[in-house]
Amino acid sequence: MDLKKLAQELGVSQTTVSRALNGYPEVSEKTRKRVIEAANTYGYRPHSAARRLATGQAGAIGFVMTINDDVPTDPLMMEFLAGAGAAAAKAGIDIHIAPTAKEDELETYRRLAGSRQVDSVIISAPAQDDPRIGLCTEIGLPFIVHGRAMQDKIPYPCVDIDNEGGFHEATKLLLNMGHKQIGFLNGPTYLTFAAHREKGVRSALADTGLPEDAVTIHNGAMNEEFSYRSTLQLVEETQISGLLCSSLILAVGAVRALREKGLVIGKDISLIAHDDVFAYLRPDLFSIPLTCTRSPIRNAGYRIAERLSGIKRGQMLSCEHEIWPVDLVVRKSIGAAA
Amino acid sequence: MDLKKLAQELGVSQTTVSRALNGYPEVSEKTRKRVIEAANTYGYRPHSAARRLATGQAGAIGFVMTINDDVPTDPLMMEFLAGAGAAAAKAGIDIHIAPTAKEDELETYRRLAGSRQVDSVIISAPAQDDPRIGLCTEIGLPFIVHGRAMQDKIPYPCVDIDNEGGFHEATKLLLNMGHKQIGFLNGPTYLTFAAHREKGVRSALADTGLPEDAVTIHNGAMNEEFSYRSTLQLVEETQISGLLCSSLILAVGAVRALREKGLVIGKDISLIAHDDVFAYLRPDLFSIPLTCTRSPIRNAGYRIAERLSGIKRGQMLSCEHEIWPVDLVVRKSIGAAA
DNA sequence: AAAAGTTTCCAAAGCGCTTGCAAAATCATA
DNA sequence: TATGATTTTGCAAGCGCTTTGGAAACTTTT
Repeated sequence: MDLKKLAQELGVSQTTVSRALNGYPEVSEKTRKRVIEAANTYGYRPHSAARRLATGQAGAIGFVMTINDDVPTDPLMMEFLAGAGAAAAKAGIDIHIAPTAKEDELETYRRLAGSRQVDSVIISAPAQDDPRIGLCTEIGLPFIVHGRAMQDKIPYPCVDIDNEGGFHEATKLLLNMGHKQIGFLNGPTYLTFAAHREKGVRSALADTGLPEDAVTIHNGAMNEEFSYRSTLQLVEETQISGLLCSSLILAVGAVRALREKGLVIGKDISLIAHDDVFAYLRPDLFSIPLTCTRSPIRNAGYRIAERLSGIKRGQMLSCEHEIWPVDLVVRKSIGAAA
Repeated sequence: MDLKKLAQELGVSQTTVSRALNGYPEVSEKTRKRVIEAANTYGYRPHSAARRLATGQAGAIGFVMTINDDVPTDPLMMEFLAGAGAAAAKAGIDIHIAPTAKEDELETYRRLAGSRQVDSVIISAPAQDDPRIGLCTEIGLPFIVHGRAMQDKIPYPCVDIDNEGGFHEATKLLLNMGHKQIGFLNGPTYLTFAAHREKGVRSALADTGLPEDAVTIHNGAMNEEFSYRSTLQLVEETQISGLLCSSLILAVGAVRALREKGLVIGKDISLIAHDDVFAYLRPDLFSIPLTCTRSPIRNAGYRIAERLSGIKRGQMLSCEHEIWPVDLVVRKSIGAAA
C-alpha cells in the first residue's frame, strides 16, 4: 500500500493524505481522522527512501564503530548505544551503525556524509587532537563529541563527564586517609579521558603538597591482563598503598594480582575504580565492595542522541560543552594507611 | 556533486556514468576509467536514498535491539555486531539498529519491513516458539535466526552452535572424572539455547546410567548475582562436586561463591563454563584457568550477515540450518572426584 | 448579491538515482 | 562499400514521497 493507492482508496489527493499524516494544519480535523484511520487499517507506512529523497533528511544518527581484529570491542559501547537508541526511538529516528577499520575511519565519516545516510554523527573516544572534529566541521556534518578534545582551535559541542574532578576527588580521598604513594592504572594518554584523569590525580597531589613521584602511572589497553601485570609490577617495585583504576575491568585484574600477592583490599591496599555502570560487572558485588567514581555511560548516550535528534542536516549545533559531575561512591575497598 | 553535474562535467549522459560506476558491462573500459577518475576527484557519492528508491533495495540488514530499563544490555551483543558489521562492510551494506521496547518488538519488525528500511533482519535470542519467525515469514521479510527455535511448523534458516552437543560433552567429561552430582546454572528455558544445553546435560547423564536427579539446575537471568546466590545454595543444599555454567559471567559469580565457601576449584569442585569469547573476560585468566565449551559469537555474527548480504528484499533464503560444533577446551578448573 | 477572505484540496514539479528501449557508433563480413 | 552484427551511448520514464502555487468550495463582509 503506497500513498497513491491510499489516496485513491480515500478519494482524496496524495497531498491531502501526506499532510494529514504529517500533521500539517491546513487539513480539516475530519479529513485527518479519516486518513489516519485508513492508514492504520491498510497498514500504510511511507517508504523511507522516498521520504528521505523528498525531504532531504536522512532521519538517522550515525555511529562509526571501529572494528579491528586485534582490538576487542568495547562492551560499554552497547550500554552507550542502548541509551542513544532509546532517545532516537523516542524521536522517531534511527541509529545507523557504520562499521569500519581504524585506518578507514575518516573515509567512513566522509562516506556517511556524502551519501547522506545520516543527518549527524556521534564522535566517541576522542583523541586529544582528534582529526574527526576538523573533518566534520569542514564538511558540515553535525556532530557531538562523547568526551572532549584538548585543542581550542576548533569549537565543537560535546557531552562529557568531569573526569578530572572525579579523579581529583578520589585521589584526595586516598591522600586524606594517609596514603603517600599511589598507583594509577589508566588508558593511553592520547585519549582525552585518560589525560583528564591524570590531570585530576596530579592536581590533588599538588594540592596536598606531595611530590610528583608520589604517583606511579601505568598507561595501556584497558583490559584485565594489562592491569594484572601492572599491579604485580607496582606492588613489587613501589611502596604504593593506594590504587586507582580507570575502569572496573582494570579493577578485576588488579584484584586478582593483589589477592595473589596476599594483600588484603581495604587494608593493605586501598582501591578506587571508575564505574561506567555496567550491569554485568557491579562494583558492589566484588568480594570486597569497590569504592568508585561513577557515571552511567548509558545516560550520556541518551543525552547525545537527544541533542542530535532535533537538528537537521547542515544545521550545526551550538558548541556547548556539557560536563556532568561524577559521583564518588564509597565502599569497603578503602581504609586508612598503615 | 550529483550524478547530473558529474555527467555534464564529463560530457556524457547520466546513464553512462551510472553504469560505469556500477560495473555494468556495456560501458567501454576507456569511458569507465574516465568516469571513475572524475568521480574520485570530485568526491562524488550517490545519494543513498535516491538509489534505494530507484533500485527498491535498502542495502541494509536490520537488527532489532530490545532495550528495557530493567534489563541490562548484553555485552555479547557488541561482539556479535562487530562480526556482523565486518561482513556487512565487506559487502558494502549497512547494519541498521532499531531500538525497541520488548512489548513493541513485533511492531518494530513490521515497521522495518513496511517502510523498507532494511532488506532483511537478524532474529537473535529466539524463544522456543518465537513469534518473530512466523511474522517475518508472513510479511516476506527475509531473516536468519541466530540460534534456533523449537517448533517445526514453520521452516526457517538459522546459524547456531551445537549447544546440546557441547554440554553433552562437558557433562560427560565431568562424569568420566567420577562426579556423581552436578549443578548447572543456565538461562531461562524459554530461550532455546538454554533448553538445548539442558537436553545435552540430561542425555549425558542418561548415557552414563545416572538418575535424573544427579543434576540440579538453576535457571535465571544470566548475571553474576544470580549465579553467586545459586552457587551458594547448591553448595549448601546438595552434594555437587561438578558445576556447569552457561556463561563466563555466571562463572564469575560461581567462583566468588565457591571461594567464599572455602572450596578449591579443580579440587573440591570442578567447574566448566561456556565461553562466547569476549576479550574482556578471558577464561584462561581466571585465578584457576577455566575449562570451557567455546564458540566465538563474533564469528556467528559474521556468518549471518554474510549470508544475509547477498539476498534482496522479498527473496527468502533457503531454510538451511547451519549448526557449528562447539570446542571443549580443558584447563585446570576440573579434576577427578574425591 | 457581489466582493473579499478562509479553508480545503489538487496537479504537477521535483528529490537523485536506475534501467528498458532505442539510437548511434563501431566492427565484422561479404 | 554495403550490410548486418555488435558494442557503446543516450533518452526518458519511473521509484514514492513532499511541497509549491493555485483552483475550488465555503464563509464572511459590505
